[in-house]
Amino acid sequence: MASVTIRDVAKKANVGIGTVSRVINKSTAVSQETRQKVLAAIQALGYTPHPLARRLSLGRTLTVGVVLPFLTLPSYVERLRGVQQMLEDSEYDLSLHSRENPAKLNQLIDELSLNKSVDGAIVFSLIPSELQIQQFAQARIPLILVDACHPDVNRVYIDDEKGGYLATSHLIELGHRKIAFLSDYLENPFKFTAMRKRYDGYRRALEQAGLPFRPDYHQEGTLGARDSFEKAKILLSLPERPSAVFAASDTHAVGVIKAAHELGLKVPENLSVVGYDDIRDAEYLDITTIHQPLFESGKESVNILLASLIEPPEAPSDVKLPIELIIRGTTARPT
Amino acid sequence: MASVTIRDVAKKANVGIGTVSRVINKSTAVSQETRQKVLAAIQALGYTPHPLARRLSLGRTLTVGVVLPFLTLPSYVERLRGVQQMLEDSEYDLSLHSRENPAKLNQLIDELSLNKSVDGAIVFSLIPSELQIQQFAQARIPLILVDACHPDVNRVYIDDEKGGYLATSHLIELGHRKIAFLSDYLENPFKFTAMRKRYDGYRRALEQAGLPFRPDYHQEGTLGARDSFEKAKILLSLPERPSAVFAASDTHAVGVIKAAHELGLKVPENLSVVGYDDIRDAEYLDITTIHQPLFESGKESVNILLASLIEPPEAPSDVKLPIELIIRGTTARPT
DNA sequence: CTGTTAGCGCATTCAC
DNA sequence: GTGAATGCGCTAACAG
Repeated sequence: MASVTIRDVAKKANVGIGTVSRVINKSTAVSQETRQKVLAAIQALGYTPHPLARRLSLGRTLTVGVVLPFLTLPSYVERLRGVQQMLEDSEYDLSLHSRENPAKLNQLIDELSLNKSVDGAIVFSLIPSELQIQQFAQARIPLILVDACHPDVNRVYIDDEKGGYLATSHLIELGHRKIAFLSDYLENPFKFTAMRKRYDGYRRALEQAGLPFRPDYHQEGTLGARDSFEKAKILLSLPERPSAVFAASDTHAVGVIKAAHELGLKVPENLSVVGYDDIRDAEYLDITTIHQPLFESGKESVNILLASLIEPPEAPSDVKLPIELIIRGTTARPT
Repeated sequence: MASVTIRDVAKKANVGIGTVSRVINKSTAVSQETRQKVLAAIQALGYTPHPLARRLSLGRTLTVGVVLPFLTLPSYVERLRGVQQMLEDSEYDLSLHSRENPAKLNQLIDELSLNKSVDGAIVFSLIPSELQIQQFAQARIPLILVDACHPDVNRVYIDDEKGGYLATSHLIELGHRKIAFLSDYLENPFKFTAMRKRYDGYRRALEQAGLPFRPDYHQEGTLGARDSFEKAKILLSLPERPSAVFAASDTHAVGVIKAAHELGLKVPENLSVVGYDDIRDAEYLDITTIHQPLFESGKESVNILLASLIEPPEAPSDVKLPIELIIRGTTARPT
């Protein structure tokens, strides 16, 4: 009923509460004898330190906040998994913060930097405002950006421009000349930048190969297979139909493949498709794609965070994770 | 630098800290005049109440814990989305707890019921032990089971046996006689029960139609499309090949469809497939399936939780959500 | 080594 | 209405 506190333990063990605290935090030396007494009392009473009291006293929340736009994207979930797993053996809790609305999301980040509710924050795909970055710094709350970059902030990311270039080049090397690009909206309310960079890589590869950029070969659609499907159908119904599509995410790629089937096109015989991200489904659906270490990016962000918590670093971490073209079954020479 | 506390605000506004607290919690009456003074001081100092101190004093953690086995299953993520969205406008934080290992997961639930770290807990697909259920009750921590049932605990669930029956009956009504069943392991370390019930429904439908149950028509594989793919190939390579497969989850169904393609079978012309869950991909991939309100189940669990927090209910909530057969493009009459 | 005391920052009685 | 005092449960600094 009445929660058992450290005082109860102290009384039962005939020691002061300080000693009990010492035993719990296995910090300073306590004689073997009294330690046993205390341990026995704790056992007998089924005592558990009250986390809030402990944290308030410590001046640490022992909580890591993860901020992400939405859970509907497999890549975010995979990153979250990485974060979760890395936090598993630490003393930190994971508090999840997500808002599917850009304004609310922004407000969320603000609160996280102002309310002293987390010891550190990991943000996916978003670049906080300069002010927010200052607020985190001022509050001494380590901030890690995943899949986003800012010179003053710890970051774990990949070279998206290069990824776009790799994907497109692969198609060019196979002999494709008519290469379409399907992406999320380059300009978007969340201000994601990855799509823009992949687009830049696409353009660069085309240019380098002396291929013209055709605006009608570029379609934008919301993330998610549904819209991709519709947009892909537009691309594949063009008078001069592309022989290959670079889809800026695997989810988009699924849409393209579906559209191809719908239009009676065989992949990769009649249409080559390259995706991006290498989410779990990509391997399974045998999609040629740009692999990016999603799970690892989550883990790495936690590593940086925990290290920063122990000792504030001089300069922000800059971890560029490797990407790799994974050739699977959705790309082939044009026929 | 030095965190601004309630005391600073009080000093600046020339009032006592009690008054500041009253203004913050808009509880007791405060004169319009002093309220303005306090508000101004708060504004000027950029004061934010320290969450931990507030919670310790209130005796409430203002945190809801969600426990789930893994994030690799789309249906869990969708449920989590529902929880998150419902919590968004509340004063509660969401702490995420997941362990992909049964033993660790069990330990997690134990801690949650013992450590006073959450005001309420939502558990996905698992039935805590009797002892754990008692611990939650004793700690007065409302517990909500989603996709799992226990007579003494709040629960949000669906009738899985009926779902299995509906799916199988649909195939029978189309004229199928050779109906295979692909599911997760009926006996599993997490002790999930949904699969077993869907299996029971499958058996009942067969029996009712006078169709024999054939053990070789039942394959079990881990969740996830990969393994489903392999197991589906076994089913589809049987001498007497089934004309239809009831897949106990949409993820399994995707595996079956993939296997069918691999073996040169057209869906639904040569093979009908019914899935289960109606995850986002199912609509998109046009899979006939049993719809279950995943997102809503998450929302509903929060509703029950918040209500229990305001007023402990006499009896546990029992919310059975409706399921529905959604006929899409993967089922047809056998040819 | 160990008991005691003083906060951590806030909510909430109490008197005024 | 409002201020001061008490306590939430714990850690840490301080004496002994």
